[in-house]
Amino acid sequence: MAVKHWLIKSEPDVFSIHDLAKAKGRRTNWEGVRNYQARNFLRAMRQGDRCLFYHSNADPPGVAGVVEVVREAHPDPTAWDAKSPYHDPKASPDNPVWSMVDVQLLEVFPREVPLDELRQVKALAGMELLRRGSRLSVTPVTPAEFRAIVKLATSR
DNA sequence: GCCAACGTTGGC
DNA sequence: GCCAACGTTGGC
Repeated sequence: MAVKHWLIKSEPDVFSIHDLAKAKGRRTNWEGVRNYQARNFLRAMRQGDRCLFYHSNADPPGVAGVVEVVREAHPDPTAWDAKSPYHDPKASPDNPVWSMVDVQLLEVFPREVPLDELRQVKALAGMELLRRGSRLSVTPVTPAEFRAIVKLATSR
């Protein structure tokens, strides 16, 4: 099965790609996804898939690097942790509801590719991220889109 | 801080 | 099942 590509969002004030670079093993649980469509994309991820790491709610927002899926979807225990900001009263160990994957840092781009620059690239015109009103924190990315963004990050 | 877009909730 | 109210996301 071919490697698939995705884009995952994180607010750098909460967890940035630089936090991931400092994390043990440069890996982390991608916890806190609380949207069913995004969760289903997480569940479709396979070991070895590549994800663009996007900084949302940042100045400027943009793509900061690439991570690899190192563990496929498993229950997200923050869902039934009453002290977690991601707590969901519907969830329990018997009924986890929410999933997370584990990701490992592959590359911090030599420069972040800002959102306004992505919008100017024809090859990216169909990207989910660029759709008006798009809020999904996990989205699929085509191989061509993935390549185009890596190229933007490593040129200029 | 504003607000458009979208998802979820809950009354009916 | 409809839909109004409400909450959240995230760019600006």
